[in-house]
Amino acid sequence: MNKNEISQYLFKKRSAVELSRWLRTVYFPEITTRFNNEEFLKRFALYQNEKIPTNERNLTDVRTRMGVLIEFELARISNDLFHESNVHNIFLSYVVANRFPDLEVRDNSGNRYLRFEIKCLQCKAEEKSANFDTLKKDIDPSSDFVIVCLWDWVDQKNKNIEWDSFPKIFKVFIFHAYSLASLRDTYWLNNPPQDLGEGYQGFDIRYAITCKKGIYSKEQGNYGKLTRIKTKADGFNYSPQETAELIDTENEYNLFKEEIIFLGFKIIAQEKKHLGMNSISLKENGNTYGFKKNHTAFLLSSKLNKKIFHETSFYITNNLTQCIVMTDKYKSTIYKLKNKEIKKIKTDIKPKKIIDFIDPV
DNA sequence: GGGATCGTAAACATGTACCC
DNA sequence: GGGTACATGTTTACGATCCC
Repeated sequence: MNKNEISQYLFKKRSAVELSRWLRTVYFPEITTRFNNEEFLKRFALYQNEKIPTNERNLTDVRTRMGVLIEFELARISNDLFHESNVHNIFLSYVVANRFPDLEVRDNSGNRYLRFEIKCLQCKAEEKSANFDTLKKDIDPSSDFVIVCLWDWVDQKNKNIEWDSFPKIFKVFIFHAYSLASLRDTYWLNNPPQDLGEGYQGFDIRYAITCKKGIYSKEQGNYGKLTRIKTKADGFNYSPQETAELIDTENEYNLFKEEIIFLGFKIIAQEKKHLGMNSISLKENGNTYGFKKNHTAFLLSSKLNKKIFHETSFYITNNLTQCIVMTDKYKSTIYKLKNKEIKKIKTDIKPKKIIDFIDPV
């Protein structure tokens, strides 16, 4: 990344699609690499058996706080990078009011160029529902991008810094904000609740408005939840205009949704208390649908073509005695093979409670 | 899919003690 | 009673889930 390149892109002298691709393949990968460096990570890491909350309520708070800190550090790294590249008339500024977006590229005169809304999601969170609810009227198609960072804690020792675990950014996804909002609104407007009554679902000047039995109310905070923007197979009655930015964003969205659900599943399966890091991938046609170690397997239901966990042949072929099958929100069902019969041991339980019902690996 | 929750960070509103 | 300085209570908004 050189001075010329940074100026060209950050001063938005390129099309939205070019910008999207550059942010995705050049700019954010560089920032992420720098973030995932021990000198940075040591400021976030957990040391000397420190514990963070495990109960749902406070776990969420930690995630919220991590989101703010990661956002701040990404901006800081970015500003360092500009300096290194000898770019002094451009910087990322923090938007301190609670409004869209989070970060804005400015020059020393205060002129505004690219704008970033940063969303940080912990992969193994049971429901990834950070929401992007900025209305289209507040989004500038030429400059606004939604940046989604997937992160999680990694239990891995380091020879220089004696931490127990550190937060790693696994992947960053870049969305053209206006296109993401178009996809969101098309899906939402085409899927109103069943009990609208005589009313409609739509927007007022500030919010999404929904309706129940003819009574209007401000939408409850589900609008724009990132993993509910759309499902891959959705056909729209009224499609958004298929611009190059929209197609780019839709592709990125499908990748994002698949990746974060799978990464969260992988992290849970490979936790120390479950299979551990050195488990074996279970694949079909090069597509990983689960992990196994010794006689235990973890399977991601949405990756399976058929319900192999009901078939004794699957257990015999893979030398398994138990399978933990997870939904996209990681609700789990445990099956065990006993006397050539498959029995459902426990169903619909949270990942952290699984351990009580599975045999030691 | 719809709804509820809670930490954080305020802004705004009301209550109370005290001094003059 | 009026003014003032705190103290306490209420409401609002955001963000990120979690629950049913």
